[in-house]
Amino acid sequence: MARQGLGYTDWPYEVDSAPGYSQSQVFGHQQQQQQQLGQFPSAVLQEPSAFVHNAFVPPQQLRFPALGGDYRQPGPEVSEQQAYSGNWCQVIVPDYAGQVLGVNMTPQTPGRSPLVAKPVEQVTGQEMRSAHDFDAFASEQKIMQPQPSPGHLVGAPRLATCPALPRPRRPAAPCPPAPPSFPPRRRPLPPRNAEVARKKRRTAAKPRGPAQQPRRPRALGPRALATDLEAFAKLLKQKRVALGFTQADLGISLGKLCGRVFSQTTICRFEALQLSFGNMCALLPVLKRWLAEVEASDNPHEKLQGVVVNVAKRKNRTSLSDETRQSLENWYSVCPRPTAQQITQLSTSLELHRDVVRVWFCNRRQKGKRLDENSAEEKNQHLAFQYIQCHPQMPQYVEHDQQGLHMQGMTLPAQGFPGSGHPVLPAMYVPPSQSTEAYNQVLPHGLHHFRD
DNA sequence: ATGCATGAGCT
DNA sequence: GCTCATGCATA
Repeated sequence: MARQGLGYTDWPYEVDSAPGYSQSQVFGHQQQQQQQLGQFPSAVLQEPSAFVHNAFVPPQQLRFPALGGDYRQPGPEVSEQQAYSGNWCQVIVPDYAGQVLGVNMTPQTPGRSPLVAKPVEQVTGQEMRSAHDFDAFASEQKIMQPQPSPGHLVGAPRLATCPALPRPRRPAAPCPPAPPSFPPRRRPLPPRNAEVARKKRRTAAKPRGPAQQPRRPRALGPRALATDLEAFAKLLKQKRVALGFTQADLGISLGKLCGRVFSQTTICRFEALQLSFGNMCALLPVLKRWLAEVEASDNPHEKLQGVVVNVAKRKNRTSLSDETRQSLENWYSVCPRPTAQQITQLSTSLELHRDVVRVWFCNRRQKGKRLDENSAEEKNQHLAFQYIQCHPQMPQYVEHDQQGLHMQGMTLPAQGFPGSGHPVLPAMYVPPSQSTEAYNQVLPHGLHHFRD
């Protein structure tokens, strides 16, 4: 199955072998039986830290083909002002349901930005704009869609109080196009069937004379878009501060201007480029409009009236100890996608509620994709290492055939902001003749006794 | 600024 | 049960 619509199956990355240990040195017979049962090997369950942190793959033994593109090196540099005044990214804004979020009404700067809270019943229709308004705004702004909207551009409304419009369905296509800044990592997949091929030909054959095509603003190329996002995020922060808005203020005043309130968290993550690329693109026109309006306004703070809605009581936030967190991190390094049974085991072992562990792994994976944790090279090494570690444990990741063991395809980054140097995460391939040795070279000395 | 949590849409 | 967008609560 192609997660995130990415059907990578045979990325030819290699891990060189080094003489050393056998696979069974890592996990003995008992451990292997446990793996087959979907459990963590008991030796590892006790403490994966040594296993994780002592092992390494020498850099020279990892060979990756050159990455498809370096987002850090877009074409001509665009100054912030140029970027802001120029053609801002023409990206379709996905369905925003116009819900009014429960907002934190505590201004971050006390004594400023008085916020007027209203019970939700008093929110007027105008204040609580619908997704249609938002669409109207998008078209009013001549925001165009540079390409079919990928599934991840879908906004995720999250509030119970206001009825949400259904989120648009994700594209039915098996492999929706990657967001513009993701470089082609491999040749395009062949069409699924003849019909798809015919459709493609028809599309390609369609005459595209200038007379038939209405003039539209030129969509920015992927790299320019990434550059623009970076520049705008930076500029937004500067202007926001200069205008005396906190991130929370901005998020609230967006409700007035654009029909949708956003939290301080989201604004913060936008400014820090910590959202996914698609998410950044979706928010960009909204924030652009906000900035334009606020700058043009005589009294920008008058837009700060917010609304308050009843927010469902949340579960109390679990605060994990450093020790527990480290332990989970260790586990994550060994196995980022534990099975249900493994989660149960782990929750028992750590004396946590099962859902806490499950959500922790979800969030950790999300974070891993979102953040620029390492340089691309380090990341690749890390992944190589992870795979090698996971390989004997996680049979769902590998496929057996006459050739040997193959990587089925690690989760590829559907998130992450390429302009911030997010590396391409390749699925890795370990040649059958080297797969065993590949394990061996990363086996920490402390685990040698696990050999059968 | 960020960790944990929620919920829609999806497989 | 996952991803993804998002936000409350807190460090």
